[in-house]
Amino acid sequence: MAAAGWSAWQPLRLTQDVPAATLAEQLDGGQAFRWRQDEAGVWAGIFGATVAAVRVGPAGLEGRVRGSWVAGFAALRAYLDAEGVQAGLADALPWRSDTVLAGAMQCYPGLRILRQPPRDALIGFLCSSNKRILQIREMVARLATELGEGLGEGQHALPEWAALAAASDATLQRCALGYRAAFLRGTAERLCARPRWEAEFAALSTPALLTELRALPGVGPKVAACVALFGFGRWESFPVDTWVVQALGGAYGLVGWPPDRLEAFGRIHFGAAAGLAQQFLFSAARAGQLAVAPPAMLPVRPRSRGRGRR
DNA sequence: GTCCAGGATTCAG
DNA sequence: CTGAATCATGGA
Repeated sequence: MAAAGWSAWQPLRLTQDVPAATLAEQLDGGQAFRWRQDEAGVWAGIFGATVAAVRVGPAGLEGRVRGSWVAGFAALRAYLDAEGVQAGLADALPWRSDTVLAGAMQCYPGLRILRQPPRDALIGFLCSSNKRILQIREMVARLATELGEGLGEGQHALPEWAALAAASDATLQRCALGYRAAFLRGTAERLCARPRWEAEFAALSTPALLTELRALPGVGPKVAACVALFGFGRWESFPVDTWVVQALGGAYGLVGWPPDRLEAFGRIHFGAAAGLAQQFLFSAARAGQLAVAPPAMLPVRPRSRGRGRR
């Protein structure tokens, strides 16, 4: 065990800096589940095998990491999209013509999708079904403690698939997963038999990636979309959860639309960065800050379309 | 005690 | 094919 300490605080030098409230929403708003803020306002978290801390300094965001400084710092900057890949995507969203989206984007300016390791995202969202963010965080924390590789100082990575597949019922029960324990173990068994899964999945087109993810136990449309977005950087992926249903229903008048149709609406209306738009809407809705459109045009519940071919 | 949660799966009709 | 019941757990 390399019991390396913390590196010194360093400016993260984001091309576009992030207000404190946006940083909090980004780290602890339901994208990742492994960040906590201490009394001094410092965020501490783990992604992959990187133990990191982030704070808002006088001259912008600062970070420090534990262990290898060079690798850890580069990983942290990539995780936070320090190079600003998403800035152009955000600007290309249709906020100029969509006042609801524009309002949501003003709610958390500069909000970005975290670039999470695929396994982190998959484990997190396998735990997410029918659970609140606070409880997902607790499940994920226990999974790391019980089954994750030690990273020093009592910190743990999320478990490898092999560790998860081999875990006893009693161990999984201690993680308070409920019926999701079978999902995690089932997916772990599939993927530990497929060591190159990350590279193989990353090489797929987004529709093929979603199909492949949905073939895993416990992965339905919404979880697949989250893993594609947060774990594989597929910005066009548009997860439809209860909050997005509320947001699109209330602010866009799409009341009663089934999730798969809302997903199609999001993809078409928001375009190549639909997932980023989704995150703005999700966060604004959760904050109770989403503008509600006037009920001028009452929604028409769409009829299911016929088969693609006749 | 009741209700609900960043849903998925299974089962009826 | 669509819609409803069921799933395990904890917090409000």
